[in-house]
Amino acid sequence: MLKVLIDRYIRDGQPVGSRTLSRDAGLDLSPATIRNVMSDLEELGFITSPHTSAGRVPTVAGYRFFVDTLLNVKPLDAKSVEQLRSELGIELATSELLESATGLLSGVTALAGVVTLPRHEHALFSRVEFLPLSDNRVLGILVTSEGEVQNRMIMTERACSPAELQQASNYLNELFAGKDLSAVRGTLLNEMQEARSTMNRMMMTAMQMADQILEKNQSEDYIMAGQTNLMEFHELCDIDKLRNLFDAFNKKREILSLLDQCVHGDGIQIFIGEESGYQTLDECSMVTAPYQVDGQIVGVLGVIGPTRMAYDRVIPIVDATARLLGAALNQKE
Amino acid sequence: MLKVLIDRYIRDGQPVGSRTLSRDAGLDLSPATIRNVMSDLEELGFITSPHTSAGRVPTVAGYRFFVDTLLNVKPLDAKSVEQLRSELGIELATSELLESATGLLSGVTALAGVVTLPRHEHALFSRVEFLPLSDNRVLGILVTSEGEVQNRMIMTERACSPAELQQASNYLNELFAGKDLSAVRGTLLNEMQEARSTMNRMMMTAMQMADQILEKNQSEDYIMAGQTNLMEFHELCDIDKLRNLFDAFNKKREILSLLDQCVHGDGIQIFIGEESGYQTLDECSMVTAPYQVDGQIVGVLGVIGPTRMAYDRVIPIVDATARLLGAALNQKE
DNA sequence: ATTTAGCACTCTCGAATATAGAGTGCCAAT
DNA sequence: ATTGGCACTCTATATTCGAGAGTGCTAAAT
Repeated sequence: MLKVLIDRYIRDGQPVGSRTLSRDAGLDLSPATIRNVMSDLEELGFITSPHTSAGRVPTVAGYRFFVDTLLNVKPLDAKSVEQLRSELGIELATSELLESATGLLSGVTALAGVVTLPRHEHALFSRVEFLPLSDNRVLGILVTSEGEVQNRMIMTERACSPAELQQASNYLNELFAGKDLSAVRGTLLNEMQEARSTMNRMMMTAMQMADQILEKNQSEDYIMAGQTNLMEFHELCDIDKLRNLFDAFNKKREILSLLDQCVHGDGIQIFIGEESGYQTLDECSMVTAPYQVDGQIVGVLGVIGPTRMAYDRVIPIVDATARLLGAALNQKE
Repeated sequence: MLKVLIDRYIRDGQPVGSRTLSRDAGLDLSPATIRNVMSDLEELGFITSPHTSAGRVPTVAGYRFFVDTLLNVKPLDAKSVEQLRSELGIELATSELLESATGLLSGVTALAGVVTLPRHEHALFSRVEFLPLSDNRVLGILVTSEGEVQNRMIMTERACSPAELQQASNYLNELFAGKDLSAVRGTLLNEMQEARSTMNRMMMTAMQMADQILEKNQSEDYIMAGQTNLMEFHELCDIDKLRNLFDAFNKKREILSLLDQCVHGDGIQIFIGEESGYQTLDECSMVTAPYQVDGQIVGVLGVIGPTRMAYDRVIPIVDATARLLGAALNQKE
């Protein structure tokens, strides 16, 4: 049986032969029989032998078939979920929560954990405030309807009185409150061209900040933990591979595009080996699950490990963590 | 001469023998003479041979003597400094600036770059603002004299009117403006016990935020880049060592304590191999320089690499980067 | 007195060779 | 359909061996 072989290979990373399989597996079959079956499986493309006299190793197709049809994933039992929940730390602030979730994923699975920052799709302009700091330094603060805050130091060409600042923020707040941030940006740009107001420096900055929030929402980012766990696996122990992998983690682009694909497909998503399409991840698999706030998918989390990871154990963990993180974020709303 | 030997070893990481040295070095000496000198150097503890018939390799003491007395470090020429300056990107905001400096260090030296976050020693309470978001959600914003901003969502047990919020912030601002943050915390704590005011929830939160800023200032942190560069060096290519090293980078504690030592000694500071006192860094050296804002040391930056790094090249780079970063941060003030 | 050439010796590294063991495929028997 | 047997293949590991690099020492040379 393919399942037994893959189970075995996942357990100890060695090519597995007919002998071992007949001895240790529950099946009561002689090595010869198993050899026959294995040669069938090889013809189907589910396993290969690295060389003529070593056991067989699952191919990507083999893994795929394995996870798609052979694997029966039981959801995590209540006790484990509770354990996870307590380790996550519901009371934490958003950013710490994400850190904690990442660490949790990597800690529990002994793989690399990854969590994208949640994105707020429909951020509206809520208000802007200007606080005087010193003579010609003003602190600009922009708040969105999501409670996201962006602040920026503004150098003004001349000292502004608190009243002036108040006037400026009143003006902008009245004009833009409740509008979509992207609309704000457009309007502001027009406004600037039509009438050069006295407050232009500040309006300019407000626009820049709106711009930056928009950008921050669009450009996704992720945090990661436990990369070093991957060094334990001898199939990745080649320095070159490892370096490429870690570089990819730092560059983020490729990983992000994969995570992005995961946000669109719903539910658990699994990339096995070359399926990712990125060469650096050829020998890695990725198991991801989107997490939701307010019934809306706002991000993805998951783990990255070698293709021979213990899918049956990892999948429920990723799934549960996604739910828990979503729930925890919901409470913040 | 020790200098030539170390230069040579730094260049290509191979134990260097008398033959090579007499041929390639500028000295006009026969291998035999060099052998004599080398055996003297070995007795002095500056070099050792890994085994009887391999060349000699510098010891920690050797490196130490080398950098302390043999090395003449020329400050970077103006052109290179200018190049660095432009790559740093003066116009960036503080956090991006730090990122950029880290990346720059690692990029230019092909080692791992590290920069501690600047600490503001004397942060004073500047003002606090409460912005209503929805019914019983309030956004609290705390600003320090350094322009540092901290914001926090506050859930109130009942809806607060804008006027109430205004009143609360006015009260706190009047009470605390210009005071030291730690004093604010103390006073607030007292206040809370003496009279349970209507605004206590908000004051409590303001206190928490002050607390958090204080904590953030005390607990240092650093950012790092180019860790993967270290994988190029075969003396570190052992997976176990590499894993320990990367784990240490993630844990941060040990590295932080080293960086902390660097902030106290003034000027360039160099730890060679075991000098650090941490086993994971046995085969690494660290070259650091503090950076200043307003004439005051606020942080440290540097690089981490193998003991056989090109000190003569790295030291001026670290030095220059520290100055440039300081200068760039100064402009923000 | 310092430098040099010569020489015997040591030790590692790499290639080449041998050997054990795991696994296969196929055939004939059950 | 399953199984035992058997010859065959191929890798991984150990072993051997020689080349080369480097050393230390001694005696000669400057």
